[in-house]
Amino acid sequence: MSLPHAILTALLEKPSSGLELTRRFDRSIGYFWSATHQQIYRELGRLETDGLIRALPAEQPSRGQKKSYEVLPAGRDELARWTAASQDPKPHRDPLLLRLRAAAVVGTAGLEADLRRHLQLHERQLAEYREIEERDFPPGRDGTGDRLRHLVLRAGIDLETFWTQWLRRALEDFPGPPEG
Amino acid sequence: MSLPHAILTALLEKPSSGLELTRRFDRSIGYFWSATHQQIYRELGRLETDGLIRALPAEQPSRGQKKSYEVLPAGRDELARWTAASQDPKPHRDPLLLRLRAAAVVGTAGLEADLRRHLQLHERQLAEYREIEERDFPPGRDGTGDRLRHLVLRAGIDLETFWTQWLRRALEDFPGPPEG
DNA sequence: TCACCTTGTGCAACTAGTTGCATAAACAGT
DNA sequence: ACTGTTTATGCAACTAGTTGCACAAGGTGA
Repeated sequence: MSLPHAILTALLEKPSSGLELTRRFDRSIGYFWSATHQQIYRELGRLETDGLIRALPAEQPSRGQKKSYEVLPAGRDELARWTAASQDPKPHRDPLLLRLRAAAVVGTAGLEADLRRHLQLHERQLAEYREIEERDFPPGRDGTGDRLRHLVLRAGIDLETFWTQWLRRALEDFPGPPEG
Repeated sequence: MSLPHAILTALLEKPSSGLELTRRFDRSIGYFWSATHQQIYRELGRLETDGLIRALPAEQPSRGQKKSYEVLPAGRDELARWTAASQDPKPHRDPLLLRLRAAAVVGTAGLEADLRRHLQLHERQLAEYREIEERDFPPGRDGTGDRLRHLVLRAGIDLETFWTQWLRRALEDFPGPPEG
C-alpha cells in the first residue's frame, strides 16, 4: 500500500493536478514507484474522501479543467507515520532471471537478442540518472532533504550499474562458448 | 504472467507435488519469483486444464494425498516460447526508497531502526547465497545449464551486496550529522 | 479414544495494479 | 464550420497476488 504515500510525498514537494502528478511519476518518483494516470486519479479521489488532501479552489472545477490538490495536516501525519513504521521487504520478482533459469532447462535459443535490448535500456537509464546527478547534486550544498534525495538517486545509479555489468557478463559467456 | 512458467521450469527440473513445489519456491526459485502455496495449487489446476502438465498416477488421488505433476510436451514448448519471447522490463517498485524520499519531506524520525533491520536481513540473505555458491558451484564443472544457474545466483549475490553497501552508506551519513 | 499437531490440498474474498475505453475542453489547421 | 490533436479527467473490467480459512489423513501422547 505505497501508492497513496508516494502521492502524498509528491504533493508535499509541490501541489499538483492529476496530470502533473502523472508526469512527475514518469520522471523522478516513478523511477522507484511507477503509476499510471488511472491509478493516480483513483487514488486522489480516495485521499480526498479520507480527508488527507483537498482540491485547491479553481474557477471551473469541471471535466477538462485542471484540478490541483494540496496535502492537509492529516495527510502529512499519515505520511510521517508510514515512513517511520517498520516494513518487511517484499520478495523480489524478476522475470528476466526466471527466463535465464528456464533457459538452463529448455535452451537459450532466442534469448540473446533480448538480453542485448535490456542492456541498452539499462545503459540509457544509467546515463539519465548520471545527468540528473550532475544537474541536481553538484558537490557542496547538502541539506538533510538533499542528502536523502541524493542517496535515493545513488541507489538508482548503483542498481543500473549492477544490471549493465551483469548483462554484459551474461552476454560474454553466453552465446560464444559452444553448447555443451 | 510468469508464475505458470516458473512452475513449468521447476517441474522440468523435477516432477513434484504442490507442497514440494511450495518448498522449492521458498528456496531456490522463490529467490527471484516467490509464490504462496495457494497460488501454486491454483496454477497447477490451470496448467493441468490447459494440457501443459499432468498428474502422475497415484494410489489414492484424494484430499490429503500427495499428487505429483510432470510437464507434457506442450508445456515444454510453451516454456521455450516464453523464454525466447521479447519482454519489456517492468518498472521497479521499492517502498524503502520511497520511504527515504518521504523522509526527505517529513523527517527521518523512526527510520533508522528499520534500516538497520533491513541491513541485517540482506546480510543474512547474502550469506545464504554465498553458501549455496560454495556448495553447488565449485570451480570447474560447467555445463551450459550450470553456467546459467550460476549466473542467476551471481545476480542474487550482487544485488544483496549492493543493498548491504547502500544501507551501510545510508546509515553512515544519516543519523550522525545533526539535522539541518 | 480423545485431543492435538503436522502434512497436504484447496476455495473464497480481498487488494493492488493494468488495460481499454469514454468524455470534454481548447486549440490548430484547412 | 469541420477535422484532428493535445490536455485533462475519469470509469469499468480484468489480471495477478495476498490473506484467511477449511478440510482431510496420519501420527503422537495422555
